[in-house]
Amino acid sequence: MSEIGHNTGGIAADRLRSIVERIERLSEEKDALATDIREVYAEAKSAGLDVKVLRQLIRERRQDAAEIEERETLLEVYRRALGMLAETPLGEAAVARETRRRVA
Amino acid sequence: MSEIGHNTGGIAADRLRSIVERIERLSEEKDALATDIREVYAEAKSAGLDVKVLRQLIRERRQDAAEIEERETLLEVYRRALGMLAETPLGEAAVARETRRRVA
Amino acid sequence: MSEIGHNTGGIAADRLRSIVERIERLSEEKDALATDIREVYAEAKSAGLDVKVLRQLIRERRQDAAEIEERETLLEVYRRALGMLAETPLGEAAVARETRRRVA
Amino acid sequence: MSEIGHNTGGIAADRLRSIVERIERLSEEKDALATDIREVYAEAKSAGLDVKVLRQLIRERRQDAAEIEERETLLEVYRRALGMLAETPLGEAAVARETRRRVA
DNA sequence: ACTGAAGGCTGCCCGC
DNA sequence: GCGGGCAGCCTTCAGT
Repeated sequence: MSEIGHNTGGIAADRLRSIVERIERLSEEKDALATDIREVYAEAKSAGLDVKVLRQLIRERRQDAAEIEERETLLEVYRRALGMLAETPLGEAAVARETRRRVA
Repeated sequence: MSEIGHNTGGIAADRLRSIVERIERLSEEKDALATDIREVYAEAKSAGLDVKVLRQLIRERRQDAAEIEERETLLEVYRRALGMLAETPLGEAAVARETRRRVA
Repeated sequence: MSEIGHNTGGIAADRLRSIVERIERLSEEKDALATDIREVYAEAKSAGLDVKVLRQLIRERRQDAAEIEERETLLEVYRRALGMLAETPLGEAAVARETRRRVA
Repeated sequence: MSEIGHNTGGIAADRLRSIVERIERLSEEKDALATDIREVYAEAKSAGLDVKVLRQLIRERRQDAAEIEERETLLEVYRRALGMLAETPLGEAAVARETRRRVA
């Protein structure tokens, strides 16, 4: 309490100020991007696209991407579980087989 | 149908592709910013700040800004409701008086 | 599964029926009220009132009420953030002072 | 302007007051019902029901009801189109036949 | 009929 | 892991 500058619960006011400003700055950029996205959708609409379907499409693509990501992660887990085996041709074959099984 | 390139409901595939890519690109940037914001909050937390209160503070500041905006809009509505009256010196004085009252 | 009556995912059909009926009953009443409100606006309009301004007025009054509520909540958040301080006479004075400042 | 009481754009303040109060009263009741509905959904949830599916069910039932309503209206249109014919036994038979055809 | 806003629903993120 | 809280999306309705 006797230090130079105000403080807030033991936090220097400058630190707080910095944090608030950074958050607000980032939020503004985020909002600007949201606006941009909305504008692209508007453009799509005036080009005759069905916005609802378009959103669905984007959602599905995002989902697909996430699943690929997921598969990659899983594959890595298996690789580690199999140990160095995965580094050999035989091990790779085993991993590939397992992957096919999971996908099917 | 005999044009070059596929089309989808009369929309050129290239046009659709462009739109999808732009949306996805913008969304990625938006998500990145969301991540950044989360990180700043995490930093704030580990600096000893009460994140809930911090969020409240940010919300409040944003709200205040929005309210100023709102007041402007509101004033315009009232001005229109007062009709041409607002176009006269007397009317302007009335509007100005009302504005002061509301702001105080 | 061997109990009397059908069931749906472990839920007694009667229970489900009761829930659905209650929701539908309440929804009907809600819709009826929406209709009543619309009628009052119509009456206001044919009495020469500017409906747009009237809606704005109602919104404003609601907003004001909500803000008072909000302030109470906010105060509570701050109080908690101040911790046990608020439980002491000095702390209470500080909270009261802050409240006066915010309201003014 | 020289009447007793204030006025607002030629509308008696009492009239305005009455309208505002009625709207606010009705809105409160409407909000209360919305809360009740939310509570029933909450109850359904804690009874193990899938709220999303439940909402879908309610929506479908509402839709069905609207379609029956629609059919009734349509039937009435046909009746009128058939004129007094509908008042005779032969006409009723024709209407009944038409109705069966539509439902099938 | 279209547009723009208001309210309700859904999916996500945080805290427990 | 879950349940509550919050932001974004969708739907509906008033207005033009």
